[in-house]
Amino acid sequence: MPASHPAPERFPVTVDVVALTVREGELNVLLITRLIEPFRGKLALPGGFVLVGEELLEAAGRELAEETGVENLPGHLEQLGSYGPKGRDPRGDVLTVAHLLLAPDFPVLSAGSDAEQAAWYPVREVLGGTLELAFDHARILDDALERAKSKLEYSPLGAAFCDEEFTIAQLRAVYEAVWGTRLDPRNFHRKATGTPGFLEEVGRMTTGDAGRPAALFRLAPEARPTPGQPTRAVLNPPLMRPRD
Amino acid sequence: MPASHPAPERFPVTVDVVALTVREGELNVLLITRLIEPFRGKLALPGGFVLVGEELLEAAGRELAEETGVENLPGHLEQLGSYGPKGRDPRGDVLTVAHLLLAPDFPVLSAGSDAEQAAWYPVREVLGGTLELAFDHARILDDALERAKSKLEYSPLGAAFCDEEFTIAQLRAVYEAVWGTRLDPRNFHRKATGTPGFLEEVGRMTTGDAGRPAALFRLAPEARPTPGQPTRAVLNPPLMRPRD
DNA sequence: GAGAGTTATCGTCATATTGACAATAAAGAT
DNA sequence: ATCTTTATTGTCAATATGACGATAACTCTC
Repeated sequence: MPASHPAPERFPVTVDVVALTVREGELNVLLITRLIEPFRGKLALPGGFVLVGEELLEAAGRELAEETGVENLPGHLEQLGSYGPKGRDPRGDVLTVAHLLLAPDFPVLSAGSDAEQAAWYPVREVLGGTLELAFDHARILDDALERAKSKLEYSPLGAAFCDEEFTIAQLRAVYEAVWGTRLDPRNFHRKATGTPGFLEEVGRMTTGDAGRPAALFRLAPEARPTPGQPTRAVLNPPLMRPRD
Repeated sequence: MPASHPAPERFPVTVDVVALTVREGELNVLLITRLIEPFRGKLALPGGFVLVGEELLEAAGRELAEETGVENLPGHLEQLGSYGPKGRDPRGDVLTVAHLLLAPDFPVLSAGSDAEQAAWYPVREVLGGTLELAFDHARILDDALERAKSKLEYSPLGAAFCDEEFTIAQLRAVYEAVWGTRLDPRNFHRKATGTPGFLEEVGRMTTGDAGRPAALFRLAPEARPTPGQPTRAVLNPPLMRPRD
């Protein structure tokens, strides 16, 4: 801090959220359509200004709830990183703290026609250039995808994409979608069920689907994210590793 | 963003830096002694306000340079995470973006008597409670240590603690200091030299030390951090893993 | 300058983990 | 019943890891 105590600059601070889910085997991201300039009509990450008295995570959760109309958001929310403040918004310097939500597929309530409509979009279409994002949100999305990939490798957070109870095949579908690879079902099963402190067998089976019924699992207690605790992200050894 | 366009709140934004190095086999952190309230006389992480027109990394580098008197900082600087804005500074809400510097041991130039003097302190003494940190800097340090540990596991950044050219034993000392474990010199040598794309043999040897001369290595080109590129942090498989 | 002390480096071996893939189990569909 | 589909258990070779023995190549001491 300079000794002469200049009045510190103040910046508008926003939170943005990269909400990821897996739908029909494909990784999707939650985007809103902007109704105002700049980037009117373009797609953008949900987010908004941090209010006085709020923590960053709180603000991210609030914005997401507001823009999706969903009260109790499922999944795992964590901070991703901060961007700016220079040159990311034509209106002036804005610092944004990006967040990452890994969640099971939840329905987005349609907002009134004057609200910015949030919806799931396949990540593939954004990366492929079919969809364009406002501001520096494409870069933030890139970083989020990178983070998500490594989270699966070293933490039990792949399960954050699943419902409370899930089958090994559903969990495998998450890994395949996030990593964009195929995984051998037999080796995946061995590793997932063989990793101490990861999964817990519920005791019941799926019914009604095609093929042999599958056993249901949930996250083991010691692997569940404890709010307040820094997400002990590192499983040793890595849970699984993307092939190629 | 709310539809009614309320004037967005603005926050003072600071950058803090957790600068780590290894001195005499022990992990050290760079701290300054505060000359003004609050926490006058207490130790704190170097840092200061982000100026208009600055990027976060720039600001962190500038503050560090100012407070150490060192122009061209060695090592690797990256963003760690953001904290606040609520309740971390008695004077009011301040958002801080913490950074992490992994650097070889460099001498801190002594500043004038009116400046906040920066110096290296053993991390052990901070964790042990001998030294107390201002604000929420103890928590930030904790997060930084966690990050540093996992960086060594999955990236070539252990070499950021070393000079341009180094021996395997020097590199091993880094791992041992950061992880707080002993590593088998023979197995470490095998893994470090056997990991493709990590090290490059310089061709020369050390001289003058006790014992057999050691071969000098440098980071392989493909492992060197490329500014602009998101630090591809993940080596597959993990470079090495802490024991216990 | 011979031996002692030190550090670097290479090698060996038992064990654990991984990747590839065969075989069997248990359902629904025809 | 038989076929199709998905789940789960095994097997086996290749690879990586942890624990150590054995040398190599210096400096230091006397």
